[in-house]
Amino acid sequence: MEDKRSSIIAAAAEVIDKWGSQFTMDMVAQQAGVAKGTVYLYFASKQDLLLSMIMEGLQELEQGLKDAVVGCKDAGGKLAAIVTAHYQMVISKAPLFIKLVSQDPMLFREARPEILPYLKGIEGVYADVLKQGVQEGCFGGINPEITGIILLTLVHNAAASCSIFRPDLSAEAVLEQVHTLIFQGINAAPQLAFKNLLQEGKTCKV
Amino acid sequence: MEDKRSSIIAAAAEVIDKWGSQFTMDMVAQQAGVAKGTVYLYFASKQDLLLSMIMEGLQELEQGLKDAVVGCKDAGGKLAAIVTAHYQMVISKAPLFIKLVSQDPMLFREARPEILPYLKGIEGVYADVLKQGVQEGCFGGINPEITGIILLTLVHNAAASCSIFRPDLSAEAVLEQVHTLIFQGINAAPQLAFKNLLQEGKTCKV
Amino acid sequence: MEDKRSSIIAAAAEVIDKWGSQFTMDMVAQQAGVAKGTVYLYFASKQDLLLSMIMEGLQELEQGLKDAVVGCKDAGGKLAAIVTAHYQMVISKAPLFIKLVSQDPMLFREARPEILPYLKGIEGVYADVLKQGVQEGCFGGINPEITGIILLTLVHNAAASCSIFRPDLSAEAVLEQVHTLIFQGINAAPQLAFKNLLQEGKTCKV
Amino acid sequence: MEDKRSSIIAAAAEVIDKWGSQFTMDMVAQQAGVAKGTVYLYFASKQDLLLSMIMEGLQELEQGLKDAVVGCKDAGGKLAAIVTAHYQMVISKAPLFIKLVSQDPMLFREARPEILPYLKGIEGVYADVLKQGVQEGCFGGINPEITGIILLTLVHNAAASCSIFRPDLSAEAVLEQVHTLIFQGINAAPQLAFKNLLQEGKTCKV
DNA sequence: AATGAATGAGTATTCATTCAT
DNA sequence: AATGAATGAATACTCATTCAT
Repeated sequence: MEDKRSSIIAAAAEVIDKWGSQFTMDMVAQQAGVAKGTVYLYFASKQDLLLSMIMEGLQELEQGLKDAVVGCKDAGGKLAAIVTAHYQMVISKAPLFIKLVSQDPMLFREARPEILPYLKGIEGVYADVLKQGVQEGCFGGINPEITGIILLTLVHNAAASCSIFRPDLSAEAVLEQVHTLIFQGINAAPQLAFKNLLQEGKTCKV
Repeated sequence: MEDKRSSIIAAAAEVIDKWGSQFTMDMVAQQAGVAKGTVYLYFASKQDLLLSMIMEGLQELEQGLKDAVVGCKDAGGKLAAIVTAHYQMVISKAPLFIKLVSQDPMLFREARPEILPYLKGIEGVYADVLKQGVQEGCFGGINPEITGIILLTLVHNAAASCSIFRPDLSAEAVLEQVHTLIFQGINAAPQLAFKNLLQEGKTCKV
Repeated sequence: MEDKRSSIIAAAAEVIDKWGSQFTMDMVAQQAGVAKGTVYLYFASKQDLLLSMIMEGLQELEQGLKDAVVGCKDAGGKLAAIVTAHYQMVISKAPLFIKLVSQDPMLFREARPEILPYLKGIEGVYADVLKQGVQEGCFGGINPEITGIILLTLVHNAAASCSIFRPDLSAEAVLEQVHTLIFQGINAAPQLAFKNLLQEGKTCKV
Repeated sequence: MEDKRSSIIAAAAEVIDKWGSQFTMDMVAQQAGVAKGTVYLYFASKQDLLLSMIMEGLQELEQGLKDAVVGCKDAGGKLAAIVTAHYQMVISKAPLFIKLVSQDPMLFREARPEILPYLKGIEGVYADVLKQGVQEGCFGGINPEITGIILLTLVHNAAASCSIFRPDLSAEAVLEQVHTLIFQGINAAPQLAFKNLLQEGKTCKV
């Protein structure tokens, strides 16, 4: 049944959450409540299991980002929604997502061909919104594709790093700063002035 | 001699570059051209070797960032210099620096106490510049400490991820986008307009 | 199966017989005709294997001593039976029993808590017979508990030492002397005189 | 100098006392305050060091036993003196003496040829006294040679075992029981009766 | 004579994977 | 489909011994 396959993946996620990359197939089997041999009926190898998890995780993430933009019209709103959703998904699934990007590099080097489409899919979500923003004129000075990757990386690692290394920082505070950085950069002050100026409907004489 | 210790670390860096976290002490010894036992004369264990490398790498990185700001007066110039230096150091030492942040999380969880001071040191370099910028009024809307960590993470992972996952992207193009994002955020266009406006010496009526 | 566990213990006994404490787990596995990993299915570690052997050996020994006294009524007969049985069991299982007492002392120092009950059990067999003898008046001048330990040690080591260091001495001759020493001490002559005197039914005026 | 050789042996004794058979040549060198290589100037190998210690220890023991009988005339007094001296020497040097007899059997099996003369020497001390006693008529019913070995073993292991396994028993109480056993055997009561009878100067009618 | 850095054979233990049932 | 006993290659670490200085 597909049920068993899913329950093994769920068990693996829990085990990885607890043991990191030190997890063993025994742990997975025990957590899933099946025999070791059974795991091998559904996954050809440990690496296959890991790859399956990564791919499912990335798919889920992509879907989550796509769901987040539903109902948003303007590019800015979409990007904000994506960033927030992405950040929260990483926070809630930190251990797994850390694996996704920072798992043993050898795995990625060898597995890239299989994983790449999924990564591209997520990059695409970011890139599409950025392109829309550029076309709409509200984003500028950026290369949508490259900045998409950077944002993806930024959000992902800000969430992961902070949740691991800085448990003292509140997730909300970090997220807020991420938004500020993304939307206004470091030079927020003059820009805010400019924004206020625009909001007040006053013209800007040249 | 300290020479041998250094050569073992260098050998380890090469081996890690090639094999990731799957490296063995035998590989290190062979690469260093010494016997296995010799490695253990200089490092108490594999973990000790790894920690030593991480700490030396972080120290070197901190020094590199501090060197980069020498001669820069204003906070903006300093930050640009730090970002560029950091990015390039990561690019040139990617495999090692990936270990620094994405090595087996268990190592970090257990070893954090020893590594934390070094991480704090680097975070401090970023935070100091951001604080200066906020005081000088050229940076705004940010929490220097948190944004320092975010920037550190951003630069670090943008460099690492791109060099690993997207060898097709030029390092320079990515760096440029990183700078743009950091200094102007995503909404570069209006800001650029504002900048141009300022540069042209024209006043901005309210 | 319990069969395999037993066969591993049997193999270990043979290997220890041949190699002493220098035995390796590889040797045990090879002797048992199983893979190295299989040994670890039944014993958690080398020390666990050793402890298991010791405890099983002591249990077997205790049972052997208890079996030996069945059918004996008087304390003297019981003690003689115990001594003989003990002596022969040690002779036939010398290598293992040497481990029991003369194995790496560190093992005993650390493991004592687990082994102690088994040693106490054997000491108890001796002590019980001695107590009975004292009550019956046929033994005297002794502390049953301490002398029990001494006899245990005496028989054990006389058997072990002689079988190792003096293969030239016949086991029977040594056993005979052990009996003589235990029952009559060194001053056998006068006592024998006394005994003869009693046997001849002649009274001993006071 | 012979001084250094002695100091290395002394250091080894301390290290063995502390670490048992787990001791390493490094420990010995460090304890002796010399370089590892220096140890190998005086002893060809670890086994050689161990053998030298054993042989010196046995020589010292033999000398101690011989010293103990000085001034004793009758065989009974001599034996009592030997037993007491032997017992005390083992107690005070337990760890080393345990090595002497219960060290890794492989060592003894291989080294027996070299050690045997020293063991024979000690056995001889016991045997000589027993022979004297038999000739003088105060000891009887025994084979001096075999019983010599048994007594040697008895005293040695009673002391060693009790000091290791039964720290709760006082050394004096154990020694007393050893004496009782040796001189009167287990049937102390009738013998005592006989003794009393003799002491009272009363004749024993046949 | 003395040193101690270097060696490398040796060993306990782990764990992904297989396969007979 | 499911099991779990068995496998054995792989690996970190130790330590007696050597030898250039």
